[in-house]
Amino acid sequence: MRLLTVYNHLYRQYGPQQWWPAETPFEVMVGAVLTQNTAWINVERAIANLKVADALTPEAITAAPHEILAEWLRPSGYFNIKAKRLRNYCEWYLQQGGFKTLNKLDDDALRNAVLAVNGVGPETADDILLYAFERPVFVIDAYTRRIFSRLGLLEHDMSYEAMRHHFEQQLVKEQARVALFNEYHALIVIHAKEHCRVKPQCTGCPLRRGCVGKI
DNA sequence: AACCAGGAGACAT
DNA sequence: ATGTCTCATGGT
Repeated sequence: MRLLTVYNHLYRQYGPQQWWPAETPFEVMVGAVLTQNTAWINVERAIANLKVADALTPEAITAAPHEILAEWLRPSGYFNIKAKRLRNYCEWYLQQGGFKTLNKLDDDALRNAVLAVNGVGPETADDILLYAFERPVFVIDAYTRRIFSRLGLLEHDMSYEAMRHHFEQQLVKEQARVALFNEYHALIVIHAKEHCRVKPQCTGCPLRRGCVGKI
């Protein structure tokens, strides 16, 4: 089975997902940091706190004392670490000149720059590249690793970079790669959440029985 | 009431 | 390069 075939199965099953769930590119970046190993519903609460405090800007976040920022982020868990990580990212973001300046970099330069921020690992960086800067990078998360290794299309222990390159090369000649990668990752997440979470045995799974059961 | 959720860094091996 | 520990809230 090819990766595009899996995509078509998922798209027929769930339809377009309208990702990333955010109003602005900066909100995408904040969400990408806060959703590290965390349920999205809890990230929404933290982002709501920032909005109520009128603090969903890099200026307001860097200006806030650690205790205040951590309190806003509390619902998303790991709030002390995430306060540091979000501050690191916002300080770097402002130093670099914000979206417009960063957007002039080519894909590789931008990815390396974002990845160099302490607190931003490969998945968070690729969320930001794909959903905020609309660059053609394929996001690999725990669901992707689990589903595609269960399908026998990839090795479960493959490195992040190896798996990302595999997806990007298999889909290298497709049109509108940004839109495709955007939708594909969203569909993987929605499949894992709405189908296999409700039915752990995955009976009638559109891909394969037991496709995302915990390893 | 244990288990998990759209990971990453520090540190040891 | 690869493995282990830590970080923490809220839903099931």
